[in-house]
Amino acid sequence: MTYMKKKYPIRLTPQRLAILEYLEGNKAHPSASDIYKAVSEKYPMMSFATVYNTLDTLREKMQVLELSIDSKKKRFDPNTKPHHHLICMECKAITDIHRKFALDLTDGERCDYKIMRNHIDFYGVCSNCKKKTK
Amino acid sequence: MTYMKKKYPIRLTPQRLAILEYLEGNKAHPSASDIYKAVSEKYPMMSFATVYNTLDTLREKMQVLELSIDSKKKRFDPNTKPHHHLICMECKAITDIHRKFALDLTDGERCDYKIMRNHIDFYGVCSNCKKKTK
DNA sequence: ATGTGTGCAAACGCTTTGCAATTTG
DNA sequence: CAAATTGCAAAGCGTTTGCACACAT
Repeated sequence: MTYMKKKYPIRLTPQRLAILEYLEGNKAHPSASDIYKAVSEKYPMMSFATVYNTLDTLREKMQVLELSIDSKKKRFDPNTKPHHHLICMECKAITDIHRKFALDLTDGERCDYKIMRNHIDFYGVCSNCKKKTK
Repeated sequence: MTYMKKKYPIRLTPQRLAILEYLEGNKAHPSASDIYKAVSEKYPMMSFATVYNTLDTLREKMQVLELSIDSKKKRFDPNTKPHHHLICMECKAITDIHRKFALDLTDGERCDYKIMRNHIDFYGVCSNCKKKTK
C-alpha cells in the first residue's frame, strides 16, 4: 500500500486508503453516498463524515474532481486530467472524452473574467438506447 | 396579462404569472429560493411548494431550463435558446454566451452515440472576485 | 505536545410530499 | 362536477458541523 505515498500527498490512514482504493480507476463518477456504501461494506468502521472529509481533502489537493452533472448531489471523478463528457440523454451514462478543445472567447464575451478552463458536455443517445427507442 | 396565454402553454394562475413575470428576461439564473424570495415580497400568498410545482411544470413544457451548475442547488434559466455559460468559480455568477461552437468528435470518441447538442461551461473568476482575492 | 484524522449525532439547507382547501374549465 | 392548483407543514435527503476521542509525528 505504501506505493501510494508518493502519489497522494496526504496522510494515508486506513479509511483514506479504503476510499482511494475504491476510487482508483473508477469511471462511474460516484456520489459521496455511493462511496460510503461501497467502502463501508468492506470497512464497517467508516463514517460518513470521514468520506466527506477525505473527499474535501482530496479535492483541495487536486486528487479528485467534484462534478455538478447531477443537480441533486455532488459526484466525484478520480480522473483529474481535464476532460469532457458525453452524456446519454436517455440512460444518463457518462463517457469521458480526453481531448483538449481550444475555445477562445472574444473580449466582449469574456466580460473581464479571468478564464481558467472549460468543460464540454456532449448530449446524445447512446447506441443501446438508440436501439430501444426504435 | 392575457398576452402570455399563447406564449405559455400552461394554465395561468396569479401565482404562475407572478413567477413568469419575475423570470421574464431574468439573466441571473436564479435558484428556487431566489424566486420565492423575490416573488413573495410582492405576492405574499406565494408558497414554496407552488414555486417548485410551477418550475416543474415549466420545465416539462420546455419553458425553462434546469441547470446543474451549482452542486448545492438547482438554478433556472428562462432562456431556452441553446447557449453556453461563463461561470465565476468564486461567487457562482453565471453569464450567457450566445455563440455556436462547431465541435466535432471523431468516430472513436463518438462511441456510436447520436449526438444532439453540446453545452460549454467556461470557468473563471469574474472581475469583482478578482479584486477581492487580491 | 501539537496537530491531524475519526466517529457520532445533531443541525442545516434545498427539495419533495401528503393532504385538505380552493380554484378553474 | 371533475380536474388542476394552492398552501401548509412535515418529511426526505445530501451535506456540514461541533465536539470528544484517538492517533501520528
